[in-house]
Amino acid sequence: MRDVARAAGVSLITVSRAMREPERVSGDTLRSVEDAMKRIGYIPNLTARSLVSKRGQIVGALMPLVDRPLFAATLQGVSDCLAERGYHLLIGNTNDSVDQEQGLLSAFLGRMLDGVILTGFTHSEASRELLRGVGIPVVEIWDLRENPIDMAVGYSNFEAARQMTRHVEARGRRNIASIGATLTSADHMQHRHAGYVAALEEAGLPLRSDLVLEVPPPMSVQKGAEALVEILDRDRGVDAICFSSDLLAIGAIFECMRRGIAVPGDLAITGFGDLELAGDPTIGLTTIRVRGYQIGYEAADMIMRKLDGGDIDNKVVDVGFELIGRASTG
Amino acid sequence: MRDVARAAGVSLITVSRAMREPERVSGDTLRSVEDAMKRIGYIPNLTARSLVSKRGQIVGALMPLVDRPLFAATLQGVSDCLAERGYHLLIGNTNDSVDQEQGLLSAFLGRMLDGVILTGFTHSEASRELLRGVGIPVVEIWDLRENPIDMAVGYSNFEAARQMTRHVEARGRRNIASIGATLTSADHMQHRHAGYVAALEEAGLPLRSDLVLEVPPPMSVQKGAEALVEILDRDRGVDAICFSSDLLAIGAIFECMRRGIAVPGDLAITGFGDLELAGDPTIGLTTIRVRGYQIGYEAADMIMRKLDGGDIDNKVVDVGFELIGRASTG
DNA sequence: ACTTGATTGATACACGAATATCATTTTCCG
DNA sequence: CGGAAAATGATATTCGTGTATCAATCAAGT
Repeated sequence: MRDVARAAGVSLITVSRAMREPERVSGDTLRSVEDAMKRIGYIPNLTARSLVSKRGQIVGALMPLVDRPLFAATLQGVSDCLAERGYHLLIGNTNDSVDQEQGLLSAFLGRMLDGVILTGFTHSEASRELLRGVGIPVVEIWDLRENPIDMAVGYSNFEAARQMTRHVEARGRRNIASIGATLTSADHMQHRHAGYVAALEEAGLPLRSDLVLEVPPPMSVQKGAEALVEILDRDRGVDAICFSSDLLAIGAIFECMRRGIAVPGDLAITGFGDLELAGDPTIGLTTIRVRGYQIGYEAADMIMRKLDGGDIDNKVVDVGFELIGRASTG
Repeated sequence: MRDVARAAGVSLITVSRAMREPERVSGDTLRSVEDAMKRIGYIPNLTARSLVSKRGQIVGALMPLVDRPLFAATLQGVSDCLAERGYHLLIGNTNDSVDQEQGLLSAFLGRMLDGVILTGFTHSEASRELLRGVGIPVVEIWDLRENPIDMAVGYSNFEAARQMTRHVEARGRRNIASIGATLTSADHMQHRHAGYVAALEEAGLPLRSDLVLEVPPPMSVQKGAEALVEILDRDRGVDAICFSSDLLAIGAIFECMRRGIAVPGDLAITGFGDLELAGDPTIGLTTIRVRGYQIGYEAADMIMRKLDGGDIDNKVVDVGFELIGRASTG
């Protein structure tokens, strides 16, 4: 800044004012200061600014990055929203570990974050306390719960699974299997499982543990094919399978083609995520569409609004999901 | 820090030493300081540290995020490598615009970045100068060129396209179409196109402009199906199509199934990227496998090594690619 | 000429931590 | 017990910017 002042032939304080309160300097000096900045290639030191303002102009996003195509869309949404406001995005990979999340979190907070986006609702108590303590906006995304740390954006995995199960049940299926990742560990997956269970109950169908199959991540078409074989081995009478991921479902559909199993004639198949591929006529997969981009954008926007002092009317935003019925369920 | 000192009953300078030169304080005081930190929940202010050290402990990555599944893997690689070293990752979305890239870059530099990862080789001259000026490690990734700003990691798009074209040519194809995104605009695509042209020439085949089709991004299976129809409309004698993306290729394969076109009997099809789906027996797509994760990890690692003062022997690292021959080319 | 207001400048301090210098206290060893 | 070494403390300065206070200059209006 001193160099800029020298180059523009003004005092240091004038340079500062030209940037922070341009209405207080005359048009001429403003121009000459801006000119000088360009000439000497001045880049304001955001670190020093942050130190004074206690605002980093940064939002941190913590997510398990790996093999979740929808997270890319979410990141894009976050990034787009922040870019509009000149905020920067710090990302951290939690690897689904609360410990790593906590470590990253405290390191991030040392950078004077203005807001945090967390994926999921599973956090260590220390993290929760930390976040409450610093008092910055926090948004938990993807899964939706009752008592967020601060705010939340997502959809109900419970409802999604429930409706999907009812969807196939309404088409006369009685032996409905559920295949997916870590149905009993990760919390959002537990929710989905609960939705499946609830739907069976509503329909008066028994919950059969032999029709529930867990697949270790990462998801893949190959595992879908294998899981199909496995579940049919257990009971050839299965007439519907709800997969927790489109990839698995597509793999299963391919396996059905190879084995001459008619879809949906012999077997109804559903996925989750609505990959673009799922809409292809050859696949025609009934699935749940989730708006990953919107979740990210909305989450970032809520942080921005809160930073502007606006009161957030809805601290929990349900962006919903869409059940896309296609050929695979008839 | 003052609070920690008070809580531990030591002086401020001792706290500082406990963190920066632990060997200079006795075991007892070290423990009591660490204890005090935990008790009062002290989080070191990285911003203030950066201001003194002129090191942000941050690496910035600039990439066009949208709809490029491989970039997620790259980000993961970068993130993993940085996490091992306690560095943080700042990401910026350039939207393929050099102007946006430049803006983000100078803002990032204001945070005292320790290194930058840029996607592609198309940058504004101002950006180049800026980066040379600050003298931090810079890695350009994905595409490989002769004169990087500093360092580069990637593979040769030229070679990939050339080998793929030769691959189908070697299987007796003579009317080889090339379908892809912005073949003539984005620089890495120009490279691929040049590889295709070179291969045709080597094989003594004519370059027919009616067999080169550009598809506007984003890529999708649907556009692949449409492009297939379009190219066959132009010439029913086409016996091979090289797509610039697996998604397009898969869409084309599906369209062939629907139209009763035998693959590879009537038509050989190739993709790019090796999505897991491409390996499914029903699809069996010949494609190019690129190691996105490795590119990211390697790029971050080069930055780390350079920051450690290590001399980088190879400033340009070719991680190569792999031509995966499958059923779609016989 | 005098008041008023706009513009600019000089100076000092703050943000939170790193570090250099010098001083003091404690510990250890022969 | 003396002296060296280790441990700890006090103080001041620095990083680059923001901001408060007070002073100085200048232009315009009456």
